[in-house]
Amino acid sequence: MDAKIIKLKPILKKDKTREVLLDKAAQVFSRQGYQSASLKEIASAAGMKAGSLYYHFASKEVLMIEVLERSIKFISDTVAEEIEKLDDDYPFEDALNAYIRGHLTAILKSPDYTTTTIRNNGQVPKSVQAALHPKREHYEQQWRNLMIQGKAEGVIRADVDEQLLRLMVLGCLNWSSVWYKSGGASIDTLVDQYTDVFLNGCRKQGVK
Amino acid sequence: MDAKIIKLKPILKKDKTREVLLDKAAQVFSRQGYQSASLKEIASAAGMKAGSLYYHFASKEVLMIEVLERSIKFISDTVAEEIEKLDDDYPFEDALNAYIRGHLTAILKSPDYTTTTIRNNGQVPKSVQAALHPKREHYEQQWRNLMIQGKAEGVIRADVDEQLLRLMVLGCLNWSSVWYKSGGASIDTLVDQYTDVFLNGCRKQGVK
DNA sequence: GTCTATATTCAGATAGAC
DNA sequence: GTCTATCTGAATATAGAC
Repeated sequence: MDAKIIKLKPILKKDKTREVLLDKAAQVFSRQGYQSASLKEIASAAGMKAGSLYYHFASKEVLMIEVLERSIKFISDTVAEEIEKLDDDYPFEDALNAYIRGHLTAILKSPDYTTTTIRNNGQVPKSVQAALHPKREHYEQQWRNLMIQGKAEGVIRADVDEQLLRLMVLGCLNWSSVWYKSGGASIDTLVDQYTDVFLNGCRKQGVK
Repeated sequence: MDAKIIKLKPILKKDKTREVLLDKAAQVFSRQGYQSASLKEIASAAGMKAGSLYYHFASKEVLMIEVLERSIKFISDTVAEEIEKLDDDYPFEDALNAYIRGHLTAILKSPDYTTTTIRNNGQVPKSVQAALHPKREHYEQQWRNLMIQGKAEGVIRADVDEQLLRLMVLGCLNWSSVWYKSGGASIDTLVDQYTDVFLNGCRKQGVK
């Protein structure tokens, strides 16, 4: 009978080994890409043999799907946190800054998971892409709504296509993960310049 | 003796089979990534068996290097063409537009070669990356010079970092290859909005 | 110049011992 | 839960016939 009380903990701790495997998988997938990453290397990084990995995950594809799901959730959650910091009735400019800050912070501070998402866009099996599509779509829809808000408030110029604008911003943000090295410019610096240039342009007022 | 005269043509035609192989390799590499692409599939697309490919290329790495070299040269040449269309003493704004037009046209109109470069950035063997580094660096330097011109002319605001600005523009352009589908917005539309937003921002004048 | 055949290596995945 | 051992398939690359 005593045993039952002691056994409560594992429920809270969840599956520790699984967590480690997922973290290591994200690391290897992000650096080498899906195909080049070998299960042997992932298992080894987690301190086990390749065969043992199958006790926790049914296949390489399933492992990748779970890594990518966590990645998207992490980015989405980080953006949500930034939005929550705003006052109610925030204007488009503040929302744009919060979206840029959230997305970029997630990408640059936890690159293992997020780089996996960004780099392996079109190079994973179709089954993996299909499994991820709903969550990707849901996050993308939040960005679409942001741009619609900008149009509705009359902040975005009439001759600027808001969907193209969204793709510009996301491209600029995602590409940062390609060149960014920690130790260079701070994330805050990037966030502020990105917001500033997208809102106001790089051109000095009064020139031309 | 007559034979010699007839044999002049092959010199002009170059190595036709090699060209076909390179084109097919670019196609397969761009769609599947370096690791997933098999020489069997590339050879098959060129109408031959995998083993025969080795008569033309020493290894998969060598084949990839040549595809990537052509890719960079193509982008660089397309930008140069756009610059040549300008009058002498062109202002920064026109140069920026020409760079954007050249880079984007190359990427979106000939996606086989160029997507290979963009997608396989960090996921090719280090020997391949090293072989390509000088040409990549040279092209990047042209963009650096463009931004320096913008600063020197006083067009780019003092509080905008010109290197960050370069990375913003290139990120936005390169990411286009991820989502662009022919049949949607025209390349000209993209070029004009990109130039406009980077110079002037998306915000309506007089708002706030 | 392309073929067939094959050497070699390594990947994902499974089975059963412990 | 992790191990060892192994199956199976596929990939790069080579050798030699044609």
